Amino acid sequence: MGITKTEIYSTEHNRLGTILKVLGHPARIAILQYIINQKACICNDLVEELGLAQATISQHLKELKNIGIIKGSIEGKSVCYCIDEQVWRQYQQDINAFFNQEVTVTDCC
Amino acid sequence: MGITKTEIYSTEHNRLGTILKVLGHPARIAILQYIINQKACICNDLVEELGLAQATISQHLKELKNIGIIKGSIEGKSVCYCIDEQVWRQYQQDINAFFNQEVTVTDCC
DNA sequence: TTTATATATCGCAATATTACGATATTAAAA
DNA sequence: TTTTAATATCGTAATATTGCGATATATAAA
Repeated sequence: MGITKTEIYSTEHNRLGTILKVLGHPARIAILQYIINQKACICNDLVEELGLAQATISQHLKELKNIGIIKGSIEGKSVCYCIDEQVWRQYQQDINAFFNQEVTVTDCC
Repeated sequence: MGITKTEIYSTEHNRLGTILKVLGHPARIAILQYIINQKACICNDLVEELGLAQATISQHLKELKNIGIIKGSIEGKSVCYCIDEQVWRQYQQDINAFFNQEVTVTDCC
């Protein structure tokens, strides 16, 4: 099959699943970290910074844009990417809500 | 290709990527949430709870076990799964360390 | 011992992802 | 206007993931 049966899960679980899936790749983590470190926006520095082809970087950026966590604005002939702080904080909350749950275990294990 | 070039990323980014990738599927989020809700361990209730085939649930459980976030212990003819609290807290920290970074944006955007 | 139940694993089909070269597209620079 | 540089998109190959039926395995129950 290869296709996720999204219709059987709650909206919240699908949402969280999608976000974490996009974040679940070292290139995209590295891209986000680089954008955060540079504070300002960047563009094709990423191609040199990570060792991936330009097409590949562009594709990863597209996925990050799809979930809204970054946004790009045209800056001459290059594009300036940066974190969307509002979306970032929203996802931060969503992920914290899941991970900061009280987890207790009874009997076995 | 279809294969991630792990050798070009830092250990930390690979680690975080792997964890988030496993968590990045609604079935696995739902499984974790169910295990947390039931506090104690569960087994094949999941097959009825979610609407997936037994083989599919078993496979998702295996991936969760692979990253150590759950552990199972044999309980008669069934298996009792529960959160590994220590690993959970470790991942909680790792994810928080990434997400609770101060994110600021300069100029453009 | 035979049967039933719970899980794991295998093998497979359908689809998704990763990566990249080649090729647009767009805007600055010459 | 031509050239150059930065991105995006297309097409494609290699590989991974999702899901499931069939089957193995192991233990309790009859």
